[in-house]
Amino acid sequence: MDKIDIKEAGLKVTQPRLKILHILETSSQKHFSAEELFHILSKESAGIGLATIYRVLTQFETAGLVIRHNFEGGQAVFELDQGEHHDHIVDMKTGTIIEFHDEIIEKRQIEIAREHGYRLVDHSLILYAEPEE
Amino acid sequence: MDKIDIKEAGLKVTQPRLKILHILETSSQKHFSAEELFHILSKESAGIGLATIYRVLTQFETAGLVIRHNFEGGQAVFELDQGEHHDHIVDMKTGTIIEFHDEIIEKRQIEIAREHGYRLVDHSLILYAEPEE
DNA sequence: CTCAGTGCAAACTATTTGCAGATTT
DNA sequence: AAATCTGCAAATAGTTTGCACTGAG
Repeated sequence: MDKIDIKEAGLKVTQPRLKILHILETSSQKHFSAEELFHILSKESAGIGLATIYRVLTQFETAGLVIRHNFEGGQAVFELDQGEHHDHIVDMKTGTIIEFHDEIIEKRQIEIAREHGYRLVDHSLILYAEPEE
Repeated sequence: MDKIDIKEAGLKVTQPRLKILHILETSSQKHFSAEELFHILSKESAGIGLATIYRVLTQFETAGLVIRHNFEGGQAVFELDQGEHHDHIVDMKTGTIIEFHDEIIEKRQIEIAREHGYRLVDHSLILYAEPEE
């Protein structure tokens, strides 16, 4: 439940936080920029400012509720952290984002880091692709 | 030779372009932000403005001379495009950038895109890692 | 001599921050 | 009531652009 997540993050359960989390949880779309959330909430006349959205998303990110991605195109994109890690395919025609998870690549990354004397902490893999024919 | 590359890109051979390309070609460091180049050139009293550096790098990118990366940390980073594609490990302690190329991952990416009905056009893979113990 | 290129300052985009008033606990 | 939170406007960081002047061909 939304409220519990927010409380566990050590944050007060406020309208802006509930509404933002609700959108992230219930939309068919899973990836949102701060501005997209702002527009959605503006339509609802929620009276929530863009600065608040950025603040809340950053707090959610710190709390591990949300993941921030830096795809091409300037704006950061946020999605709910639902535990299972995945990477992304960006459809260059439509902008659609597809998630995938591949064990072969995951394992290989760890090995590569190790081969260079490192311990893999995090990674970012984005495939930019076009629909076939 | 620098001049030839610049001409082939359909650009005039100017001091700023020569100097920027020269740094990219001859430095041991391979990845530079626009600001880093600006500081290097400022020390040489080259009188080259930051705006010019951005313009030149963007032109070089369009011409395929240079690749732009968006690592974490706001600033874009540029490196000479020397043909052989590679990905990067970012040392989170020092900021050092290590290049690697892995056929297993390269092939797998193409397969994954295809499995989802796409043709892979480009990708971005960055490993964030810490030195072992 | 012509047109592309440049420096500078101003504009822009994405994001962050200061502060006074509004909300949560 | 105390502390956190929010909206708004102003500040910032990175990058781009307009314009009059400079320099390459």
